[in-house]
Amino acid sequence: MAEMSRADVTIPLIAGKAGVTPSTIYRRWGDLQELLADVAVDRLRPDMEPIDAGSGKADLEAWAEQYAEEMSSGPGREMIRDVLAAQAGANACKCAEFTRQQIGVIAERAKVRGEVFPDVERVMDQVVAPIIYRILFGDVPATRRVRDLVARVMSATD
Amino acid sequence: MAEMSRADVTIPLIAGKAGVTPSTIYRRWGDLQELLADVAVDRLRPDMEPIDAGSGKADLEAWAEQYAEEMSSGPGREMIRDVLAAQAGANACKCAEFTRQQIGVIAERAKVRGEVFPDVERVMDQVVAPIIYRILFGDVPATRRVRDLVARVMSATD
DNA sequence: TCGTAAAAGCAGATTATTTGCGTTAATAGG
DNA sequence: CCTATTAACGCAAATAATCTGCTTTTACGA
Repeated sequence: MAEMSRADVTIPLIAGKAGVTPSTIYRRWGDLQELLADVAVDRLRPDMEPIDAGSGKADLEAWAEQYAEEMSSGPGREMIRDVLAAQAGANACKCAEFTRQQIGVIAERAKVRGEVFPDVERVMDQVVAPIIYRILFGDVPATRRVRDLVARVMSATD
Repeated sequence: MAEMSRADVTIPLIAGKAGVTPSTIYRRWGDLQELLADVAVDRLRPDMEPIDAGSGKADLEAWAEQYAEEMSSGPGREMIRDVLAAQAGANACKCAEFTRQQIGVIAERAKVRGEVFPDVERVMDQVVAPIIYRILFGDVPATRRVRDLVARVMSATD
């Protein structure tokens, strides 16, 4: 179901699978894109904390690589697109917030360890944003590239 | 026309304005999203070279601020969304290529002046990606933030 | 000028969307 | 426990969008 082509999935079809009338869905969501966005946000919600790899840099590297992997996969791309295609901006906002929280956990852990760790917003700008931008605009971000992004943000001093 | 809510614009409506039959449009583009994506790409094509402000940093700053302004406006957001919502990834790819070229011009100019200037891909990662990410995922990127992004990428030494 | 192929119009069939109305399910107050 | 109220749902008819087969027009090279 989640892996069908977006051109083939329709509200009557979903209604059929869900055992409800199409009008129910139309009334609750208005159109297909809002529904898909809601579903995608749910699936994008992190189900666990970032793995503790011993140091802030290792944590961030591990997290970023897995994140890039998941988001650049077929289903991952679809979910991001679904979230962005909806009119309501709240869904997209939520997704960014999920990510912020995950990085926040890593940052907090680093702080407890007494390490220096960049500001969460800076990580959003220098690691998350490039990964997502390249996924959305055509590139497949290589593991190597992700590692470089992390190295760069971790070595910044200003 | 370009400023109508996406929920209200339909293919029969466009066909009417264009003086053609809906079936003509259905055959050429398949669905509304592909059509909107094509239109958006056309409107996103830069119509001039980045302004020469005297130095690489000034050039990039001026360009980035204008870019952020345009893209975060209502119509700008719509166009980006239209490009990303289409199935065909080629449109999104083209947009990133436009941006790359504009930055390439700035970089080339700086090189001719004998200045040091960061790699185009690095500017994409550290300036363009954060701007677009924040526009897409809810934030309105302030001028101040854009200036910081540029300052950061221009001061990077590695 | 003619022949060919691609594109456009047209109209009917199909499918999706909207809407009004009656019914059911959930819940709060007696 | 019962009932009133409200929100959600099902149903079905009306409307609108989408798809398709076929015909006609247009563009272009022989």
